[in-house]
Amino acid sequence: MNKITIRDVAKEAGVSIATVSKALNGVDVVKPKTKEKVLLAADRLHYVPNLMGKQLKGKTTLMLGFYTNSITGPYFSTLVDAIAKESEAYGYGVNVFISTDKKVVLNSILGNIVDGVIGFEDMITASDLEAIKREKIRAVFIDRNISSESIGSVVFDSAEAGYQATKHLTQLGHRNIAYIAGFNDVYDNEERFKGYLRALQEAKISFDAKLIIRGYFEEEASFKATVEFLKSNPKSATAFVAGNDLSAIGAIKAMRTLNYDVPKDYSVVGFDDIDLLEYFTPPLTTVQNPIVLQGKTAVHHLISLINGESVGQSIELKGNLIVRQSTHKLE
Amino acid sequence: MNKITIRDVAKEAGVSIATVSKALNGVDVVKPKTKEKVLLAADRLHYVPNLMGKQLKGKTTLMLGFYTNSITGPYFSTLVDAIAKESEAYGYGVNVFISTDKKVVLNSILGNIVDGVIGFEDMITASDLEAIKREKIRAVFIDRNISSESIGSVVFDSAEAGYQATKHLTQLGHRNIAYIAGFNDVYDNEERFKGYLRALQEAKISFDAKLIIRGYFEEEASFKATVEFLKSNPKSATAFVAGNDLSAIGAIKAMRTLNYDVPKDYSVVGFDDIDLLEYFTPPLTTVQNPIVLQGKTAVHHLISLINGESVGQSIELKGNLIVRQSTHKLE
DNA sequence: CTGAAAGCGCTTACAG
DNA sequence: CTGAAAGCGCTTACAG
Repeated sequence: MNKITIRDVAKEAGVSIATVSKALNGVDVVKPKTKEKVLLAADRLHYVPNLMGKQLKGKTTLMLGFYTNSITGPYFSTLVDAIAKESEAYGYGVNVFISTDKKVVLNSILGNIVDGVIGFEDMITASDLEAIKREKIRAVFIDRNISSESIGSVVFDSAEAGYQATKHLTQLGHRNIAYIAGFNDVYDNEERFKGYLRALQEAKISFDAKLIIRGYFEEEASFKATVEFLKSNPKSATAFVAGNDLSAIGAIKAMRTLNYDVPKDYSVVGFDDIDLLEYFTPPLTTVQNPIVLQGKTAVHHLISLINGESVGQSIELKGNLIVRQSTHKLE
Repeated sequence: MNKITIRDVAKEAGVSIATVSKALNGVDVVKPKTKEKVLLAADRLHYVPNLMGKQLKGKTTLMLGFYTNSITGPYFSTLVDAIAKESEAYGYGVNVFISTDKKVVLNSILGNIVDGVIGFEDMITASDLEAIKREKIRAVFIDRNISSESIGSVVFDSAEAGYQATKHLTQLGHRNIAYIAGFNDVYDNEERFKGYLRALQEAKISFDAKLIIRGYFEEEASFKATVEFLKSNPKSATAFVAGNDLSAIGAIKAMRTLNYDVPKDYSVVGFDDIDLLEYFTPPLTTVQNPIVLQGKTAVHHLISLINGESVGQSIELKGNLIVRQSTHKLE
């Protein structure tokens, strides 16, 4: 590899390595002539500083880390995009770490490779969080509600969203409303379900566990589960609250497969308002998840944490019910 | 920050830092009892090794870097996903660097932060490539055709794809075929265009520069450009080769806006076969870009480069024409 | 089996 | 304005 180091540049320019370092980093004490000499030498040698050496001195890296293990799903690229653009605006680059090896992830989070961390669908456990706190790593989580001195979060108010979606259906006269659930223990799923229950209660509808369908936040799984559900009890529900848009799409495809019409036979509402809805028929009624705003807010909060301008807090973003054509008044 | 270092662990365990290092890294000379003592101490202190220090010694990082500036577009997440999964299978994590600051990118490419690099829609220039070669960085590019000792590439054979798409149209009897171009200087665009020209020539159709539409690989731009094109000369083309699926979608939307039918009035063919086509009507005829295979092959080639098992080569993947319903025999 | 020492590539007080 | 030296956290010959 025989990499060119600062030492080679020093020799080439006929100065000390200290001077090279200063010249290269714009420490403003170097005589302009010397500086030029160094710059020229560095150029001639195609010198590129070694990040490892540089950062070992504990300097900031101007990099934000985004940790995740799930990059599929339609959020990922929108979210990363929002985070990258916002970071850039603040002069930070983004480093996305994808690994299902927790050791690797933790090591780089704690290994001073980035100035701050955004976590999303990662596998950080409570004890990992302790370590993060202890090391005073600045971190903002997007999928869990948490806050401490150095840790914040930006979450979608999913309970409110679930409430809005369900209330929309009860207001349309529906009383038998199924819930297509995501994963247990996932914050968004549980909160949306809570909202669903609250809206039911408010409309004096008693909860019926038979109306829970397991869709796991996926189109395919929701499709299958819905087919099964409709076959065994086609009349038990007139409306469906799907855990997310993907589930809603799967459910609607299932209904069509069985020759039902949406919204005439069944009303369906989703969550998120993902991009590809633009291409889906019927236009889906959904609660918009301000994912871009979420990413931007996370970056914003993280940078203020890094700069010591604030302590960690939990920020909740409200969703927006968008009524389109997949929901219909019950006749 | 007062991070726990190897020194603290050494003190806690009552041994030297050398012993700690060995115990922690499984260098098999340490007495089991000592090792346990160290491990316990490390645990008690919640010690996490500092990656910077570690990697400064020139060890491998078991991380692959994926560099890009464009994360929008429907390829990104599919590609990243494929790369991440394949890397994982080989025991590597993936580090996605998103930055439009070339300095940042080059520094991390050359800064020994990863064992190898995959480049895609980055802004690496020829002179940067020289630096990469000089430093013997292992790199595989996905969007350009290049190879050297330490550098390889995996490209979609876009010329062939362009040829196939266009030939499909000439075989359907079309003679006035427009090309909705992407960006100049972009490999895929230029190659597809070459293929387009070749198919034209083969069918003894002379090229007409007026049939070039600027769509910039984007739906929105293609929509606008197509509207304009159709308004000014609705009869000059009966078929369209779009630079990619997004362009094809934009063009078809434009045609519908002007009350034309696809494929009755115009045939349109795209490239890539992106996921969201599943939700688009009419089903688009397109040349499938084996993006997942491309990502996997890139990882595969990169790792063999890293292991010194092969030298850089240029691998070309063929596309697959998928005839669906957006193309039609000219009546 | 263990540890003192050198060194990875850099930065930064400090002295001159 | 410049440079010698210490040190960032680690690993690894080498000696004991």
